Amino acid sequence: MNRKKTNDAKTEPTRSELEILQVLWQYGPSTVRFVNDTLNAQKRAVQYTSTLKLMQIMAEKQLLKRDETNMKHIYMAGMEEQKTKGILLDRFVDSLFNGSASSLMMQLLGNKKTSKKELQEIKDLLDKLDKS
Amino acid sequence: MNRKKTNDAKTEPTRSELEILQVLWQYGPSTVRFVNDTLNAQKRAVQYTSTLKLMQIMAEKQLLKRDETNMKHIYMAGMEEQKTKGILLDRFVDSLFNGSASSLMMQLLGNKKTSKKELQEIKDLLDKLDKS
DNA sequence: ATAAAGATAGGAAACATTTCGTACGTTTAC
DNA sequence: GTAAACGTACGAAATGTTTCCTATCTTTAT
Repeated sequence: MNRKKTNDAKTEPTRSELEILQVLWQYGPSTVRFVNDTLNAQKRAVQYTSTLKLMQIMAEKQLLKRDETNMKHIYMAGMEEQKTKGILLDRFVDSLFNGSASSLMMQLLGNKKTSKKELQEIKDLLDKLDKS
Repeated sequence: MNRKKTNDAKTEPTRSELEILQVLWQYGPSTVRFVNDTLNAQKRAVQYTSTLKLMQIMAEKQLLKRDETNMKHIYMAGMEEQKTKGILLDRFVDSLFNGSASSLMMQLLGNKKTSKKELQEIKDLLDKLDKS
């Protein structure tokens, strides 16, 4: 059968890949130049060709799509932001909280970083959900 | 100044390291044998020496502590479960939800995997928090 | 006492991820 | 038209993670 690696979409962006996805989610379809500049401004020093290479790899993995009609290729996220985040969140909850969302909440609420304002937002959210 | 890598605690367990931590959190201080058996039963096939090696590395990184007074070393988590999870959760929220806990909640609630029972638990939790 | 089973330690290989140098094509400004 | 700036492609090195082989020591059972 000779099972070997395919080019199928991988559901698991690495840490660096996630940085790139975030830029694309935030600003929409972009050139490598723009993504690289943004990373350098917002995150950390990285060479243009490094970002390029990563984005090429991500395109292969279908983590990104790209429009090659122009010389400056335009890249965009290959999957919906919500869907990707959902998958990552599931995985996170599974691996750290044994699949229990309420355990995660416990942890979140026991956390100083969660402000009263955030708490209120969460409650409002739950109320809204009740009514639907 | 010659800055080089130190043996200081790393705050970032890898995926495999997390599996081991989970076993230790669940069952308390354990031998490599026990951890390995548990991994094989609960997760996936892995050789004893692989688990051993990883746990040795984790001990170096202070992700684990160990009691060497007996020949069968006893390993335990180097940091509190809550603290470690808190750090990982923070990082996760920062990297995926721009630091917003309520955004994470939104995502969580829009997720089919979160059952009504879980939702109720979360509400109860919030109520309890209100009263304190 | 000896063999078998079970422990640790360490090195190296196998993978995965990240970074960047180099080659070379296209566009832009003069 | 030519040089400089800017773009892509690709290979390979650097780094990080995971796996397991082998050597060696200790304990256990006979």
